[in-house]
Amino acid sequence: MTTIHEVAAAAGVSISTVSYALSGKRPVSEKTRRRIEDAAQSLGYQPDAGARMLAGRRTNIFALTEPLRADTHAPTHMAFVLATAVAARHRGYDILLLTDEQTSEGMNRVAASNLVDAILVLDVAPDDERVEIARSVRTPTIFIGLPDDQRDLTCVDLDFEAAGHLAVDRLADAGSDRILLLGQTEVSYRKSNFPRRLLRGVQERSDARAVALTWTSSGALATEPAVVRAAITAALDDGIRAFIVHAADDVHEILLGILGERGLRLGVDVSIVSAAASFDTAMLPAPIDTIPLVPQDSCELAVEIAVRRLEDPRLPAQIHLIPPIYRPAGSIAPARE
Amino acid sequence: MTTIHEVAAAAGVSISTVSYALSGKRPVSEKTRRRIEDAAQSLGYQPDAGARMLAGRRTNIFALTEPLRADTHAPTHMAFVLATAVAARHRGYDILLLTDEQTSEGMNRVAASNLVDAILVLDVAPDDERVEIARSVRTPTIFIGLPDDQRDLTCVDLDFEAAGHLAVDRLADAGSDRILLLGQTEVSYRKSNFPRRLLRGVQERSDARAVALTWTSSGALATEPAVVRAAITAALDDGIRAFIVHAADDVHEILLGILGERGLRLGVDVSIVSAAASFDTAMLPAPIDTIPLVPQDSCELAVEIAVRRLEDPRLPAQIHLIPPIYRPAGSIAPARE
DNA sequence: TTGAAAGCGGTACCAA
DNA sequence: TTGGTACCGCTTTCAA
Repeated sequence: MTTIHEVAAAAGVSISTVSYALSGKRPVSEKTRRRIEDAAQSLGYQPDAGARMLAGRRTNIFALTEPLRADTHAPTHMAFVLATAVAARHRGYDILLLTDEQTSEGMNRVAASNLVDAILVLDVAPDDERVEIARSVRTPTIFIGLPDDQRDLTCVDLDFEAAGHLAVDRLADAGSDRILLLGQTEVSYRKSNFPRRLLRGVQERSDARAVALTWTSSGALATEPAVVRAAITAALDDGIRAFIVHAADDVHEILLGILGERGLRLGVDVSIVSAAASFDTAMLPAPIDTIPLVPQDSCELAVEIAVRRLEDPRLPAQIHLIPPIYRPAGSIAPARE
Repeated sequence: MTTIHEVAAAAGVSISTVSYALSGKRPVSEKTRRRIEDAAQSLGYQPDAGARMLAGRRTNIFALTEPLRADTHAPTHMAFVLATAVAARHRGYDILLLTDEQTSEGMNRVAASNLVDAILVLDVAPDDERVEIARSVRTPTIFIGLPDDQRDLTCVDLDFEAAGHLAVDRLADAGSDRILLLGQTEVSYRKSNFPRRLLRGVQERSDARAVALTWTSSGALATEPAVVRAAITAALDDGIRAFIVHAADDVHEILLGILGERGLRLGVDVSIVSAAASFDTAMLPAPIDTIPLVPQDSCELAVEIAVRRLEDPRLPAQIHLIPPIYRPAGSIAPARE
């Protein structure tokens, strides 16, 4: 194992100079810096993590807590974990996984032992137990998602209500005055906040614009094709021609399938907006206007905020809502006449 | 932050006694041990991770490398990550995530900086680049899966070939002499080893027992229902009544659906064995004999081996194949006459 | 059974 | 621009 001493010896300088040259925390003459870097390079020097933590009071590790709940959608969840890991590495941080069972015990443990510089919280529940812990530990904690009680918390999330407004606006602008919202599974409305937030946004704006809104979930625990088909069929029979979909990809496929069966043309006879989709809607059999939920955006912002708070611990807690964007794909039927 | 000094002061002993009392590495009188434990408890003492790493040359962290590849099945992958994390925590270890892009750079980095005690490798490819790195770093590395070149490597995996043998044996024992193997996606046969290993096991035993084997993949990149339906239909039309399924849950559903359409009774007219299924086959619409691939088993064994190697670094590298088990559910049609 | 003290490998302050 | 050195908080050897 190469230590800083060996690098110093090889470069003919003191260990403090090596430390400063590599960290850049003190100006070092161009010449010696090169010598040091060369020595470090050729010796394959990598600072000892433990020593660095101890002396520097920095671990360069973030904890990521992820309680895999009943309603956790594996692919979406993985996208968030991956996006967080990538964003963290970009800033020089590694991710320590705190799964399940011990998310709360784990948060306390890593905080008390100074194992991590910050904690990122995924898969936030309305009454999340991690809220209390976040308040009690000294380690900066960032929620990716919103719990009910946000007092003194730092949170990052897509502005789901604004997404709801946006979806209704586009449809209403194109003349729709009756909309079916195909929502998430029932369990997710109980165990998470974001489905409700989108629903609320859609409801608010529907009321404001005098749009008649029908709403249905896509199943109890998972997508139930029969339930979804029934809702869509009833809506179509009822003359509804505008849909907001806030659900998994399979729900989109069912909807497109039924339209096909009935010979209804997307963007001509029928309008669809996919709201807060975390999967790639380009994979669907037909192009659909989308208000995407981009894991990278939330996770990068969360990491950035964590880094900022480490640089300036006096930064106040704050809720960061990411404004939704609208990605048109021609699935809105233009207003008639 | 409470340090070991404060605990020592509170208990009226030296810090070394505190250290020994809490680690149990030296006998400490019952009385003082209690005093120390009480003090530690009431002060909420948690040893500093950095200090511990530095002094103890142990980090109590395992790295988990997971290059999310094209053929990665999210739910299965998550099950492995979760199982690893749980098993590691049981032994007192945390998991540091090394995702994608930097799996190789990351392995070198965490090894050189002594950030982790061992490295666990997930999602192993036939020509995995991590094999070379595992050989070059001092950090013990355990593969969960088998690469082509296993020289000097420690690997853990289900014995897929034995699983193939087992599946054929059961069907052949019940009188089947013609079998259709519904396999994984094509890409997985190129990017992973386990599908081929199961296939080989099935082929070997089919040859040995004079069973006529037909084999088909379930699609190019993902399950393609049309492809699967066609293969099943052709087989049934051809009189084949025995199936080994080594594929995702949806393939099972398609097969059961077609049997239903044709009025073929499972376990009476037709036999099915699900081989190396990593999902819960009890979720399927009908009970099916299963040779399960249990992530917990592989991951727990991997963690255990890692721990053993840390305790005794002289243990030789070794391939550990987990023998398959057969879980009957009545989906094998008994031999006629 | 217990304590004193020498590291572990860095960081960062104080001098020069 | 550089060097010397006092920690950081714990583990473990050596002594008592």
